[in-house]
Amino acid sequence: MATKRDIMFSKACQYAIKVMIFIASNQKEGNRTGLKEIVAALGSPEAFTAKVLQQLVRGGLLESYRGPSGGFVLRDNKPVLIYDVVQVIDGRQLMEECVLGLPECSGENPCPVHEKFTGIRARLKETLMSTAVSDPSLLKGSFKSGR
Amino acid sequence: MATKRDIMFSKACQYAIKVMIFIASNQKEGNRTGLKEIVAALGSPEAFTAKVLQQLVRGGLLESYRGPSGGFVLRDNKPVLIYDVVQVIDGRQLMEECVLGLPECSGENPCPVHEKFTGIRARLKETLMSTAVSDPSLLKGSFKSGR
DNA sequence: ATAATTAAGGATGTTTTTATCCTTAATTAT
DNA sequence: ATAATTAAGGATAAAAACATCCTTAATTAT
Repeated sequence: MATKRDIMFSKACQYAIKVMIFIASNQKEGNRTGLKEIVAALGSPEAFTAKVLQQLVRGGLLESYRGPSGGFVLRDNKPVLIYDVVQVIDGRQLMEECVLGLPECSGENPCPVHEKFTGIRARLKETLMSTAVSDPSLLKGSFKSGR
Repeated sequence: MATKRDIMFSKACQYAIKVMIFIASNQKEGNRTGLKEIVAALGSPEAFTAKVLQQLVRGGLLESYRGPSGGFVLRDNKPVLIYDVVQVIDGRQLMEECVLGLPECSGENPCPVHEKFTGIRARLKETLMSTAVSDPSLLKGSFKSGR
């Protein structure tokens, strides 16, 4: 009956990736990006996006500042990878855990499809880890979902 | 805060894949596999597994028979691929749709990460389409999640 | 015919995810 | 100091996914 689900990332994580790329693209000499700007650019629900931003701040990927001219900036010590964003919002399951959800699944004690997916998992991890949210190659696309 | 979610397939789909592999492995000269057997082998919730089986039957991947000695068998006209199972239970999103959830995303009008994921998507599709649930190589693993 | 077995299917409940609302805290400008 | 602005955060609601319960329909065996 084909439920609705089945997507690589949770919706929160999709927003998070877009948010991070937008902030990165908007960030020239320490410029802060506000929630309003973000939701306008993304077309995402404001309150929910705010929660996602909170998680990103708590996760150490963003710094936040309140008050007029407040907003968000990327952490400045090291680049934020897409991998980091996924980990903070969705955790390690997609990257690390058994696709059939078996706790005991591992190389020594594999589930039936374990071998089939090892390549994909590695490739996925590789891709997520090789791309920073501030990667200039990400700037060409658009994330506004509106018409 | 790392929610719980983030997995490639829905839980229903995970059950479905296991179910199909189990039925395939249990199927010698048209032998039928019953719900009871299935949930015993998988350690999956009975009523929910029954619903998943219903979907697989409606989706044309299984045939079902009622009454004593009833049960389920794989369709016999053509092999069932993991790809088919995922499509029937979870739909086409994982395989076909934008990882950021953008309806307009496409090669001509890409989202920021479109390029980064094309390789993985292709690889995933390839893998799912190249493996039948009756593939003998799947028999070595176990799916019983119990201790 | 009757009883036993097994899948189908409707109704309902629970949990998780997604989303909104409203108040508080911090910061800046006047 | 006061007002304005912006993020933080608690409470709540809505939707989707996951799960159970119970009755019905079909089939087989006695």
